[in-house]
Amino acid sequence: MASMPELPEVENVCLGLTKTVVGRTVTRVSVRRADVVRGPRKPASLLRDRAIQRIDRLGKQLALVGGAGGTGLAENVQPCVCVHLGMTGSLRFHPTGQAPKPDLHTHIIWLLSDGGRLAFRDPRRFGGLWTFDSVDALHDTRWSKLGDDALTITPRRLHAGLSRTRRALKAALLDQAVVAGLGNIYVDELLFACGLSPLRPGSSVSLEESQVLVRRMRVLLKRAIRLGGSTLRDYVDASGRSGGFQLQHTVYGRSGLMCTACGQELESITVAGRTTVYCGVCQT
DNA sequence: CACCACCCCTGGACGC
DNA sequence: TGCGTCCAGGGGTGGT
Repeated sequence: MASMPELPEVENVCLGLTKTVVGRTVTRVSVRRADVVRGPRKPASLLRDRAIQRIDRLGKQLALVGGAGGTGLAENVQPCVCVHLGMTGSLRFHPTGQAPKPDLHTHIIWLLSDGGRLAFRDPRRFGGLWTFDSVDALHDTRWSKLGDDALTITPRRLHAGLSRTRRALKAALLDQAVVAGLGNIYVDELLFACGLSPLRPGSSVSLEESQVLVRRMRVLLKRAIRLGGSTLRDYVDASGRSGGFQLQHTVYGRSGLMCTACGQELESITVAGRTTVYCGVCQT
């Protein structure tokens, strides 16, 4: 059980960074572990000498978007760094005078114009950074493989994604090409909220059921965002704060405990290689 | 294309 | 107390 930053956690990091690092200029980048960075390694790739113009999010991925630099035409493009937190990654802002302590797992540190720092830390290194020469390049390559964001996907689009697969519903919802942002925690919570079995074939889900899925997905994710996400062990937001939604999990991590709806003991199985907890009575 | 097994990696839990 | 073993898990890759 690590941290598993899913959409609500990543959204909180995004909101935090938007309030702290956006508008500041990167004066220096310290790459302590080069292999966490993929993509072009040009000087501007990690936003050196660029202002951080905004933070974008799609599903569980973030992008630090740099301002157009220089005066030459070739430089008049916004470079960006896509950040994936993986299992144990964090992206934290450390204000002036509060530099992060030297740490084996802090791989990248951006020094900002006012002396503040942005640090990417990831003990397990399932996460990483991908650099792009432009936001378009990110959208045309890496992000083009992702489905619609879980907060904005329409029932029709979700239904289209589910209906073309015979995989288990749980596996399909975890597939970021079907819908971007859900992970093991929120898929289990969502399926319980909808009364749907994780083992149902994706293609058996009707448009009406997709409407329920989308409605409950938005409610679930927005509530989790409001509570700061779920912290199981590692997750903290850009300011180092833990989340509170883990206290409201109904099935995740509650194997063997009573179903909050019917009192039946919750079951734990493996679906798509992931631990899956559900109520055999309420979810069909 | 759809699907799956495999791999990456570390630290916490557990048994002795 | 310390050590070995098991396990979690997102997603990239390569094989069927």
